[in-house]
Amino acid sequence: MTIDIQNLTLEDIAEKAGVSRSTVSRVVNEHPNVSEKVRTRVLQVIAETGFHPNAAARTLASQRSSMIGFILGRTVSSFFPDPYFPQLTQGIAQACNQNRYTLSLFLVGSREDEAMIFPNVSRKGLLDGVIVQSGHDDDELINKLITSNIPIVVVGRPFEVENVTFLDVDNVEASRQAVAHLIGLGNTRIATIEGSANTTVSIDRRRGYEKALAEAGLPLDEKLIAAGDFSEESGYRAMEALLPHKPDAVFAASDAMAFGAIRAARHAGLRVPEDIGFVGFDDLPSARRFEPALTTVRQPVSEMGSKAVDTLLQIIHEGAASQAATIVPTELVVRNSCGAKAKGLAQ
Amino acid sequence: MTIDIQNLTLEDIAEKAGVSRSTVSRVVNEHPNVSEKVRTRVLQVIAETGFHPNAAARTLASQRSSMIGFILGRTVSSFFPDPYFPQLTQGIAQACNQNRYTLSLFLVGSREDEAMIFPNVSRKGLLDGVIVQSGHDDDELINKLITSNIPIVVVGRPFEVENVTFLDVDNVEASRQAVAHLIGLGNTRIATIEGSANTTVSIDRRRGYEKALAEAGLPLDEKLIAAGDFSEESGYRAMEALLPHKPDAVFAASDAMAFGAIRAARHAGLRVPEDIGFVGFDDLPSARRFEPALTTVRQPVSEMGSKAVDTLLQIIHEGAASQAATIVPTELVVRNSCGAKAKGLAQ
DNA sequence: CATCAATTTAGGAGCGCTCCCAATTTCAAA
DNA sequence: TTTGAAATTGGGAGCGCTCCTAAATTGATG
Repeated sequence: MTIDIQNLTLEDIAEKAGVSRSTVSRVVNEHPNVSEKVRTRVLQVIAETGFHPNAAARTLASQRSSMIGFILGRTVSSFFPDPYFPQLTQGIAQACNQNRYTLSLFLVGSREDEAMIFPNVSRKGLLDGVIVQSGHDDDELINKLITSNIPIVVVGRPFEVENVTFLDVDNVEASRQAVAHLIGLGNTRIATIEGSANTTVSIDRRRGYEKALAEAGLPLDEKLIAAGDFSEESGYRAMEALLPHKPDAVFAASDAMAFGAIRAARHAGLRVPEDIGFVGFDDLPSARRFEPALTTVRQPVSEMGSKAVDTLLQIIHEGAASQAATIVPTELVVRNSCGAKAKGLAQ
Repeated sequence: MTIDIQNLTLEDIAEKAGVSRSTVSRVVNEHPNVSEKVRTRVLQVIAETGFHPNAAARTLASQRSSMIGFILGRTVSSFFPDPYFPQLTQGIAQACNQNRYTLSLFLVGSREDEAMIFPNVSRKGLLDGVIVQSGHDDDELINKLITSNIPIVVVGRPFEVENVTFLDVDNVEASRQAVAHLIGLGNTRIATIEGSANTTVSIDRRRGYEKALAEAGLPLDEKLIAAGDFSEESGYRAMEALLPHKPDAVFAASDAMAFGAIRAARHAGLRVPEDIGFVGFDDLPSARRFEPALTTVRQPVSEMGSKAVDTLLQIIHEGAASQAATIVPTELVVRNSCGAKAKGLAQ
């Protein structure tokens, strides 16, 4: 049964059903005020012919495309395979399906891409709105998008927060909890390995670290803070720098860095978690099967994606979101690497 | 400098530049036969106003949208976070950028999604063509798509190969090589853990396994073949089933299953790779840092993505692809889990 | 059975572009 | 200068839909 998608038009269907173009349009768009008799006759013809209205014509006439874009700026696109992004994308895609919206994906690879993509994204007739992953300072496209007046929702706390609706994980609180957990385990010399500079994520996670120390009355020792860039390699190097200062626990701003750091600690002859405890951030799939299983922070990534879509649709349909910022909570997943289980302190 | 994206039209630009709509259209579309003087004047006005032609109007008038879709069917969408898919998506997205095409992503979650998405995908005025990830039998959407006559390229060998252009990794040869490698290491009782049934990937990898055994004159022992579903958990269980039959090496059809299988082998007191060697498939990021580092098959996933786009554009522009099937080669990455390094036999 | 309001249906205008063809301009050769 | 081919430019028609308004139909009411 090959339904040949020939170029049927509303008018064709109208003729076959013995009604007018407008009536078919009303049926297709589920408008009220169509008599039951006519509606069923038209639906019948539509089913028989396999008709689907032309998307471009509909968009042109109605000035709505029922499409939204998901944009990953130049500074993050290359990390797309990092599980965070596909998970977020999946959440967004699912929500789009549910709302009968079509999703366009823009991975901005290079500066040239940026120039080419911007018109596509901002011009009329393609997208009703966009979701942007942000959190890095040097992201021109995102800033241009924000100043153009297309409906927009930013995922991740943007650098310039002026009247932009955004959605973010509670990085400060998540990190505070993680570090407080390490403190609760009796550690006093807690180090941290930071993510890439110039990202709000890193800034916020650092703030959470400091907050936890302050709450516990522990001193902030700059020597126990090492710079990384979220990668495993950088975690290894950061740990090497940290080791001389003898931390008894480490909070890494990403699981990948935690993996690297643990490797470095072991290389130096330390046992994990007996001699030194670790907490990561992300809850990568491999965190569970790592030896020792990594204690880490889990983010509701996919939920964030669908929430981003809901918020964007609100802006599209109602002109504004009900709240300017949504901060979603995280969950500390206690496994073995922090030492809680070894000490019989797991909840 | 807020460029307000008001609804400028060709006509507006034409008026400002003192020319006709047609001339502006020619300039925008880089048609020849526009005098240099007029062209620069028009470009000037366009730059000043920040004009971008309306996508929907252009699509409607030209019957081309410059958009393609990437569709993950119901049977694979849930695996989107598996690094294979984001990597493929990235390759596709990059190629789209280069060719000035816009990418739409369809993750078909449920059967209801399928019904809702199909019209969007197949109807005119939205997509010029689609790339579909296939390889599973029960995938209605994909079959419907193939019978509708939208330009299509399938990634992964489809079940029904009748006049469909597809692109696939050489699973048979990759597996043959992997198993031959284990044979070359002196193993004679080589087991395999298969992926999900009803996928061409599994079928092909099994065939490669059998081929390698046959070439080496080794018997095919059904007891050394265990069923899995690509997941780590299934790898663990499959290995438990395999252990009583004392394999000296295992070829797992995915890295995740290899991880699970190694865990099971160790649980039974075996040393890896001294007592038993393992080869996986996929080269996940964690394969490198696994203990022991996993020998596995690397696929040029991102390249496949861009090749899929090239092929699709060929079909769109020239009516057909230059070849019906493209089979891309893989690479065996020898690390420690197979025992080659231990035996001093690494390449 | 007439009247009028409410419901349903039809058709025109217009969304902003492309594409075609005709009109205009340019310019070389006679 | 005249002529005509080539290059450039302009404007109409039309892509397939939505939305608005007006016409036709329905049906309740006096």
